[in-house]
Amino acid sequence: MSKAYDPKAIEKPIFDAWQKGDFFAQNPTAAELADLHEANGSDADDPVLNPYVITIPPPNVTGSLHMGHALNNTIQDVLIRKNRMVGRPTRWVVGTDHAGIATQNKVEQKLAKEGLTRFDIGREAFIDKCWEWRAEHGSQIINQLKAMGCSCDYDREWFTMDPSYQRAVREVFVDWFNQGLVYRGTRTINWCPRCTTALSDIEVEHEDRPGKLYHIRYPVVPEGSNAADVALTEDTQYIVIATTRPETMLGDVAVAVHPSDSRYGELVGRSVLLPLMNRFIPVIADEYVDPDFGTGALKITPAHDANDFEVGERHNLPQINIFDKEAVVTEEGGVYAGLSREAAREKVVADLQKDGYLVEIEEHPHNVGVCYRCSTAIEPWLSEQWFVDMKPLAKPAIEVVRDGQVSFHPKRWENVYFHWMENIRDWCISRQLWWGHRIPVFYCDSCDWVAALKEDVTTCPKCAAPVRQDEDVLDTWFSSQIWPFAVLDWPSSSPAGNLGDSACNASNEGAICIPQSSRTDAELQVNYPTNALSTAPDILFLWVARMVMSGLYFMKDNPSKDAVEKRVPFHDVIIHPTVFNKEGRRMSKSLGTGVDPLDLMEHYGADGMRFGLMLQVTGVQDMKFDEDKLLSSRNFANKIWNAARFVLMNLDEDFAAVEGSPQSKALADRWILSRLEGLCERVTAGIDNFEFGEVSRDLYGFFWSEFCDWYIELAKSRLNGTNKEEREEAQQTLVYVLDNALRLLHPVMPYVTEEIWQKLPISRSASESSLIVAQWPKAGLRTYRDLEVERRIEMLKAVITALRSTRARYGLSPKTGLSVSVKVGNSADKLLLKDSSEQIVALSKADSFEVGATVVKPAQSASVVAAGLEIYVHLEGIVDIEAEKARLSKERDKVAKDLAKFEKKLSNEGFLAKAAPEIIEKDRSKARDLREALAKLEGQLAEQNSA
RNA sequence: GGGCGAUUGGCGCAGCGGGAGCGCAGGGCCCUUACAAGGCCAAGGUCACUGGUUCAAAUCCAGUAUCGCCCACCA
Repeated sequence: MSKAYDPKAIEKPIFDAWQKGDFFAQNPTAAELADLHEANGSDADDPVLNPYVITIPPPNVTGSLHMGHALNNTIQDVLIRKNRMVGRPTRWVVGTDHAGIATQNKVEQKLAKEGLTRFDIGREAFIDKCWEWRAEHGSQIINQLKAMGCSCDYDREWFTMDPSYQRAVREVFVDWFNQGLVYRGTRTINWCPRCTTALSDIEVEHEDRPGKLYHIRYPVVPEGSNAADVALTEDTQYIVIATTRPETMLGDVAVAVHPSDSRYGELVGRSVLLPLMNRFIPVIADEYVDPDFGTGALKITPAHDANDFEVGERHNLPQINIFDKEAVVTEEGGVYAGLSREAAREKVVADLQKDGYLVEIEEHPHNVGVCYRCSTAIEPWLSEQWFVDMKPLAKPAIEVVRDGQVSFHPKRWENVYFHWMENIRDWCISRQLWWGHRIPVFYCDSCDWVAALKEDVTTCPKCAAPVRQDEDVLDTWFSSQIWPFAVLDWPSSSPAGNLGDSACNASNEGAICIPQSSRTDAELQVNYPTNALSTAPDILFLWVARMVMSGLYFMKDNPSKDAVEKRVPFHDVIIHPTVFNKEGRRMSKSLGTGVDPLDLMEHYGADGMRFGLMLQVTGVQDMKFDEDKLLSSRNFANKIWNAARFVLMNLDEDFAAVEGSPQSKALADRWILSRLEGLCERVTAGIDNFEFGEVSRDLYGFFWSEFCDWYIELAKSRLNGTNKEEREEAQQTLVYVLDNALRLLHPVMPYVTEEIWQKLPISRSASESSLIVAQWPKAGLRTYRDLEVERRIEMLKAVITALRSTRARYGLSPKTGLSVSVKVGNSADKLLLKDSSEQIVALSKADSFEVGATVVKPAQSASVVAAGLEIYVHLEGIVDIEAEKARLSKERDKVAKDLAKFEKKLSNEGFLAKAAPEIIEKDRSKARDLREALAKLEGQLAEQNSA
């Protein structure tokens, strides 16, 4: 073994070996499990009968690994690896998302370099280009997951545009269409004029941007006058409205005031002149208007504001759409036609000013909706779109979380979920893109036939005329919402599914067609519901909530999922913290504030990055990423490496590990085994409870501070000794503890642990050929936990530390020998110290060590009171008596102060009456120890003074 | 406008009802035959503030301040 751990040298070969060993595949397979379940039932304690399944949040096919992925996938891999070792058949389904807008943008950018737009090459050719793009770039992020060591089932990689996935999406749409849950409507929706597509409400992000509030006066039309006659005079009455978007006035159809607003009461029902457009529009009264904002009068533009749209509906107002799909003013905008919305604003304002309609402009920062893909300001735009009626779907999805069928970790996210679900609004699912799942609705223009179909048709079944398919595609999130069951072969595996397998042939040539014959209905039966879903908080609504809704809906007809707890897509939702940089700013490629996980792995190794990230996963919602943690983690990997190197170097030629666990009588051995036992319990429970930070810290502390700093050091004297039996005991314990520590560390640090474990001289069964599939240590089955042993080692440590600090205090080089006398108060302690004198001498570099009940403090000595002992270090001619006196008296004061605190507490009647007995006992014992220590210190001070 | 977090040693963070911990940085001593990506020793905090609950509060409750996220139709 090399002197330092070199991740680069081992990561790739290890990963290849895992793949070659087929360890990432579910074992037994879903089909075999289905048989086993039939034979044995599925609820037995046997881990083999309890599969553990995670479906990866599919990264965008355009994506490359960022810190969120690194964090999220480490979490999932930890869960998968731990459960695989427990013996459960694990399956981590992997794949990518076709990412409609993102991919389309990429391909359009590529075309643009050739001077082309998608319209130049046409829909079909464009989609071909998208597939090409995917073939070229789509595996990047998967390869990055491999570099991280993620143990996904790579043999069955999914893509949300796979032919079988397309069939699943179509099944969903057709079902909801036929149930009336999907419907078409004309509404003012969120429109991105750059992507030229509709977006759902939650795809719009809000940014505070500087803006202006324009106050404009609309002349009130005198009763009985004609449009053309309205002249602005000094007597003209006005209504002043306030708007942040003056250009939209071109599409105004009314001015609204609050019904009870006395300022305008008499004007309701009258008309005002819409300046610039010279149109009469009514003054209406509507509760929506806030009389306290601005002037209390609101212009109504139904085609360009979602709220105005609703007001317009209530009052039967016309809807004037003044923008085209790129937000350029149309003919409806009169002389402004052809201007962009920005240019139109400038000209409108200038004209208003010129004509005297502009009252004032005030600064008014406000919230602007922007496209979550390209940050272009959203244009509320009247158009015909497809929607999903969400309320009926949301209701059961709320209940399963209330009932605990689905739990969130941390739990507080459940409230966020409830709040959104209870106020859910219909979901706009149509997108005016080409790359995506095309809406399977067919129209006959000859008759009125319209239908959503699972199979394409070319002629109308009613009148035989040619039909046309809807031009739009579905929101990418519409397809990702079915991920947990679509990747388990639904609907083809479901009794309810009856789709043919023609999709493979019908699909585009670029599509990767996975042979359906390798799949059976076992997947859905055995692996659904999945166990955990780990994800970032920002897609709680976009994705997580919708998976719960669609899962509950589409599993309802599946006979093997009769109970509601079998219909949920997963039982545990882990919402991991958002990764921010050290300054607390969002990591962003474009802002240059991001950190690239690949660089991190380069510097710290995959294990270093993984462990460093896990250390930082606590209950917080924002994680300020700390690269120092990765440095410590890399060093930790190196520490593990070198500890292993030490163990291997110190084994006798004929060493053979004992079967099972070592039965050493040596105190240090019993101590480390006891500590290991406790660690095992905590790590097992910690991973099961998703406490990754705590688990990692615990592993670190055990391995470094206990195993390396103390146990190995304590074992050295035996290892170097001539007593074969003692040497053997120490070696057995070292190997055993290292073996089990590696098992416990493996989920977080898979590479270094696997590499070392392969080198351990332990006997392995055929099923334990690699650490990745080795048995997880079982806590509680052994009897190692021994608190008395732990207490004794603490005493030993106290003695050694006391000697070391004395040495440091007097600047004594390790080469200077020390003569040490220890005064003990009881025979048990005496025995312990005598037995351990070899270790004490070794670890403190003392060269003579005397222990007894009647030891007298030598005149020229430094003394320490610790662990109930008085430790004297002979320092003839070196010790500075005055300094020792000062130190002892400082120490005495400190102990006295501590003691006073405890005595006060113990004399408090309330405490004695109400505190738990074990607490009182603990405090009494502490007070006793402090009292003894104080007495000793005072005795020494008295001696010092008399000397 | 609502909701949710955070505030602990120089920095980054744990702990979340019983005597304040970790990593990094800084200090001293050590190239001790596993590891200098290391070892040993020491130093450093009235746990944001104000009240309250409790025998006992960093930890629970209320409020205040600062920072940050999310949701929301105030033009």
